[in-house]
Amino acid sequence: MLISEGHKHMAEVGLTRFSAREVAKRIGYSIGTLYNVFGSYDHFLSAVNTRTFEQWAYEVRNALSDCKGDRIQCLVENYFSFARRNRNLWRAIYEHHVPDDFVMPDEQYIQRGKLTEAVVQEVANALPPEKTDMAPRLARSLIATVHGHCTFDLSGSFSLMGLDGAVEMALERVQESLRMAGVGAQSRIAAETT
Amino acid sequence: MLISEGHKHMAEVGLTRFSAREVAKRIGYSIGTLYNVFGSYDHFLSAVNTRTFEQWAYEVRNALSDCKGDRIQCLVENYFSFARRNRNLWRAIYEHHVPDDFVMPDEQYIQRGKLTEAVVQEVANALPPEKTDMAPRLARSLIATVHGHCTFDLSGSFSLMGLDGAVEMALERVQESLRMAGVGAQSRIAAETT
DNA sequence: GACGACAATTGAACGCCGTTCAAAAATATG
DNA sequence: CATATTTTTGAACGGCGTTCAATTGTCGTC
Repeated sequence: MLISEGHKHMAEVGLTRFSAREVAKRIGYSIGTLYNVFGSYDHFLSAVNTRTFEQWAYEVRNALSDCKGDRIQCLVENYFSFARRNRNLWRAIYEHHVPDDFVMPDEQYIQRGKLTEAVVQEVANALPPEKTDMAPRLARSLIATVHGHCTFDLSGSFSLMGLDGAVEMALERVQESLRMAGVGAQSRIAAETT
Repeated sequence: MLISEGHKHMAEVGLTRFSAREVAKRIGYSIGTLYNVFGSYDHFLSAVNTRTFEQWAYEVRNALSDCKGDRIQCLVENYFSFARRNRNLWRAIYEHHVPDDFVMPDEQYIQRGKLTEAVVQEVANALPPEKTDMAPRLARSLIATVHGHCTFDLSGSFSLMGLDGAVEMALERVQESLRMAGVGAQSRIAAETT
């Protein structure tokens, strides 16, 4: 209830304008109740952001089920698509920094890793068999690559510089790295779907 | 004076805890004066962040003058080095979002582009002559790649996953893309310094 | 049903912050 | 020196995270 409404409010106003009071008020509770339930603003925000990760992981799974071509391409496109459609939510998950002594509940930690797991799996599938053990590391590095492009896309940095095609650029970079790792991504995936 | 002290305060406390009042107080002015000079908190923050870009561009130039080997590598290493040593400042420049109707003064806009210009120049120098026109686009894409790795490095995402070597991963991705673009980066630069 | 113990909720108060603006102080001009 | 203009002040406003004494609600026991 509180998390659900918090998630909605975050989607509307973003991190800077987010207000725990407003969330409590919207569902007919007082601000004190919210503190009883979550203990702190940071814990509340963390729960709201974990909700975003859940939604995202769900959408990634769907994108992969619906994927008719290159699965890595589907992943890259979904990364951008999700961020663009959920700009405030997406930013909040990367911009909310918890205090150093913050302890995240295990379920949240697990939930937040689901997206990465899915990507690791896809990268492992794309790699030649003798290179599968580099999948975890490479997958995370490629996520970082796409993330950087996505960040600049959303902030308008690319369009300020007169550049289109953030998705295409990210995909090029990803494909270049995969090719250097021995992946003939297109032909390999095509063979699997035939 | 105000920008200088604001910059220092930002370095100490980061964006979330930043206070214009505190800055004014530290140099013996009142909060009203700050509003007279800058007009708004966002304008003040923008000026503070532009200062960070200046400092960074200055450090990049120094890193390039001092560079004895692969200049692209020096750029990547400096990106991380700067961010790690100036964590609060670095985050602020990417996390402070101005309102949509915000108009940035021209000098700030120019100053913020200097870092990118330097990178574009280095990428253009590294590329084969017939591919120089792709330098602006590729350079910006590679900056995004490094930026993504740097973001995850600073947030602890990589170390949470048990991964070391964020700089090395970023550099690998950059070098893979440059190689695919026809750059034998190492041999080309070595030939120039011989 | 009455009572007591415990749990859940309330919302005012606190201190902090961005923003505003009338009053005061400082500076410039003739 | 007197007046006009500019600069600075800082209290007030409303909003926010946090706290906690008071109130309300729930449950178990007799």
